[in-house]
Amino acid sequence: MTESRQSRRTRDPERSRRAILDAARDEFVAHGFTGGRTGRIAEAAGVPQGLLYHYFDNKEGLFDAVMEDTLAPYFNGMLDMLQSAEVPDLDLLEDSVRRYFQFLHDNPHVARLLAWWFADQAWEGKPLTRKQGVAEAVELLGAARIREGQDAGFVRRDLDPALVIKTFIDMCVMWHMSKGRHMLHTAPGEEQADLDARYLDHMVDVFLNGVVAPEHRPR
Amino acid sequence: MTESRQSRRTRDPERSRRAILDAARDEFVAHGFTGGRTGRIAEAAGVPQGLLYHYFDNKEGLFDAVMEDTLAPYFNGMLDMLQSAEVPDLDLLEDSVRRYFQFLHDNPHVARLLAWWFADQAWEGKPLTRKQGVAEAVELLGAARIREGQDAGFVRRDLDPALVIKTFIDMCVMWHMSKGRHMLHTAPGEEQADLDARYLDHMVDVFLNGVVAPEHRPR
Amino acid sequence: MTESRQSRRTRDPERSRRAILDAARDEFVAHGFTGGRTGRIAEAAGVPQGLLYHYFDNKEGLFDAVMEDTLAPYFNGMLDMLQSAEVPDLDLLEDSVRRYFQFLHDNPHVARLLAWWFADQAWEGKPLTRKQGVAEAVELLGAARIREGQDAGFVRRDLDPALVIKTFIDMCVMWHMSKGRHMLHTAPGEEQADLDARYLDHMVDVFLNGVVAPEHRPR
Amino acid sequence: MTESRQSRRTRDPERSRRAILDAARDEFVAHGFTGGRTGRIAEAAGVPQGLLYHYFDNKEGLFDAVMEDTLAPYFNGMLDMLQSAEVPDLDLLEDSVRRYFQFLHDNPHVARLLAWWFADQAWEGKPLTRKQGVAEAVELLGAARIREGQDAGFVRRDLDPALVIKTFIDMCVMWHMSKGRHMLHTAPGEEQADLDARYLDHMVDVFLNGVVAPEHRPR
DNA sequence: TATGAATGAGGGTTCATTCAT
DNA sequence: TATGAATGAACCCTCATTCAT
Repeated sequence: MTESRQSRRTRDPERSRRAILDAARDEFVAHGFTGGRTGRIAEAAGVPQGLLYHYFDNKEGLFDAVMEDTLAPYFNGMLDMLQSAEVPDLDLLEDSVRRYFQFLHDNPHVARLLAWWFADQAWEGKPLTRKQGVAEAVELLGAARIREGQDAGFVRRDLDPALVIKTFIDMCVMWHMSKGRHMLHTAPGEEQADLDARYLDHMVDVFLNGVVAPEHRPR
Repeated sequence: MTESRQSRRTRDPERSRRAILDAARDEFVAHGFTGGRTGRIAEAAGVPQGLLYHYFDNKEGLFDAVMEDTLAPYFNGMLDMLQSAEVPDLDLLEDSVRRYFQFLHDNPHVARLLAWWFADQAWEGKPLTRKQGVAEAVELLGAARIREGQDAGFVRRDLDPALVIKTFIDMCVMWHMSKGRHMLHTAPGEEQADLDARYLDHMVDVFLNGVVAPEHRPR
Repeated sequence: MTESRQSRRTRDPERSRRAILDAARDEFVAHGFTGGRTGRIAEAAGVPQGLLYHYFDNKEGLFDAVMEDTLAPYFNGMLDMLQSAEVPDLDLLEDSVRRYFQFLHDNPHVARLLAWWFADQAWEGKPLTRKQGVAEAVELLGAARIREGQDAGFVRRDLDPALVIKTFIDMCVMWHMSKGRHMLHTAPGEEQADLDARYLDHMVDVFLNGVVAPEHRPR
Repeated sequence: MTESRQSRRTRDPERSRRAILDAARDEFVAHGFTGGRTGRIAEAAGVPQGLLYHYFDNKEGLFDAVMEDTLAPYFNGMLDMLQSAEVPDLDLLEDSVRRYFQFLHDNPHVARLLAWWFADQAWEGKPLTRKQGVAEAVELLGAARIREGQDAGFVRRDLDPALVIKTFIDMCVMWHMSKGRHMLHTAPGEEQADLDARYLDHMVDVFLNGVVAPEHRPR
């Protein structure tokens, strides 16, 4: 009798925190920061509203935590990927693009969080995450890898490495942000799944042809 | 501008409607639909809040009107541009990209409205504007133009015209959505103004090299 | 061309006033004074909102006008009825009850206006209409007629004539206010039309048996 | 009463709920559903407006709760009364009428809530309370009791028991709805208190004479 | 007389946050 | 740590009424 009422959701701080964070991610992904409701988060997490404020300062603190929690693996994964390959070559470049595209494909909430960030926070100059350094590291490392490609001769030397990186990242992100739904609403009469693959091939093709040194071009 | 907050209660419905629409555009551009406040809109427009509901059904109706009012010239301009040139050639293609980029540059609120749409409405399947037909017409006409380019031989025949269109549109939109602030936060130590120009050159270069038939490539 | 735009709803004050009054009656009957909307009234009447205030002081003035306009024939009809019969007798008494019941049956909005008045205005001590005198005249005349009946010997002498009047009026009004729908929700499985008739017979029976002198009782 | 506006922010949910419900009852009794203001309710209850929505879905939910809370004892009391007397006789019938009249006299808000219901909700077909069953039970039991009276011989056999019940209920309710203020505005020059008593006597007299079998008539 | 734009005071309701328990 | 009642500032919208035309 003494523990029956207690045992339902008994003291498990870590589980509570995790549940809140997961619920918050779903909420913010679906509605953005402004549209996100703490009430819905608490309900989805199965905790009382007040508990949110034990683990996080306020709605904004919770949002930031979600961003970090969600984007950290994203950046870390890229860092790993960029560091893994010793000698950069053409295949690695293509492979990088494809793996990046695949990552967004497998983590659709990442793309949508980025969309919210572009619309809302980026304009106010708010950094993407509090550990901004990681994001910058990725970019610097990526640019460095491109520069190695230029040194090796298979990437055009007249291009700014940072912009090369940006070019393919933008195309991948944009595709997943618009969910295959071209801004100008096409409906090519094929499966959505195939469309993703077809777009990826198209994009890689155009990108490589645009970026690779003439003598190394695929076609 | 000196007479803006003037003698209200003087009859000028058109001016009122315009003022509301302009104020609403600024508000929704800055805060999105959910974050937009009708109170701020009314204040900025210099009209009582109740008047909004004389001209529009509700907040959503006002938002839709703003979208239409803002995007109509955008689409119409593109239609004109696509129709104007009689014989498509390489220069026209490059010119189109540059003009499109320039348009977004000159109308930054368009890019940001698109950003909100990507984050919020697009996911719910809401069409970009109520006159969806215009948007589709642009896309179809654009694709048709690319196809003419393929027939003329200067655009690669193995590419899907619709995806070619999407490729450069995405790059232009993405740049202006992120306001030059690469998602991965680069700061190349130069003026923002120059950065735009430099990115445009880079993008056009990569795009054309990727898309144009080998024998017509710029370099 | 000069009269085409004019002729639609050209100057016809009386028609406008009438249209407003009719629309207002429907509105107030359906929603009461507080729930009645001037906007709906104007719309139903086919006139702009502002015009209401040319014919009436304000919402309350319009409501009062409706009450008067609706209840005047009601009271005048009763006055006529009470004055018409020269010598009161038992049949006249029964006939009066039946005609009163019938009147409410034929004018359902009267019963509902009374319902609103009971709930809302009566409690605040507001008179039923501005020409309160007519209502009082009806009552006095009715009571006088009952007194004549007492003198003639067919109405019990120990009853207060005013209460006798009230007794049957209340029963008639209550029936039509509750629209046959007993307060305690019965559903006798018969036609609503028949129910009215059956109730009337019942009521008249009980009323006469209760009020008429023993030697004149119908059964 | 001295402690009513006290230390709020002290935990007592039951008291809060009760205070809201009581304040709401007064408000709705005085102004009906449409005219009732949640702001006034909150103020009278001594709670912030937002708290109403912690305990009730919305204004309508609060109204329904008030109806139920107010009418439940009304119906339950009648049920008890009808069940209590084992053998029905003439005195019991008269007693029932008098007790019902007295109940409405002692609970004036019940009569006025009924008045609002007649004017507003009944017409839209809305049930009197959510526990409609109780109301129907009262009616069925009442009719059953009258039927017993018919079997016992002291109630006229030619009358429909359900209508007999309705007859006296209507007279009681109507009197209290119009608060002794006859629809036709009588003012017999006596105290209001006495008037109630005198009307009750009159009504019981007429009713019994009308309903009771000839050989059992009081006079 | 007729019109409908303009006004501003609330109306019901939501919501992030605090706090006693 | 956990709970959910309590708080109050907005928020969107409605509505009776006024007034320039």
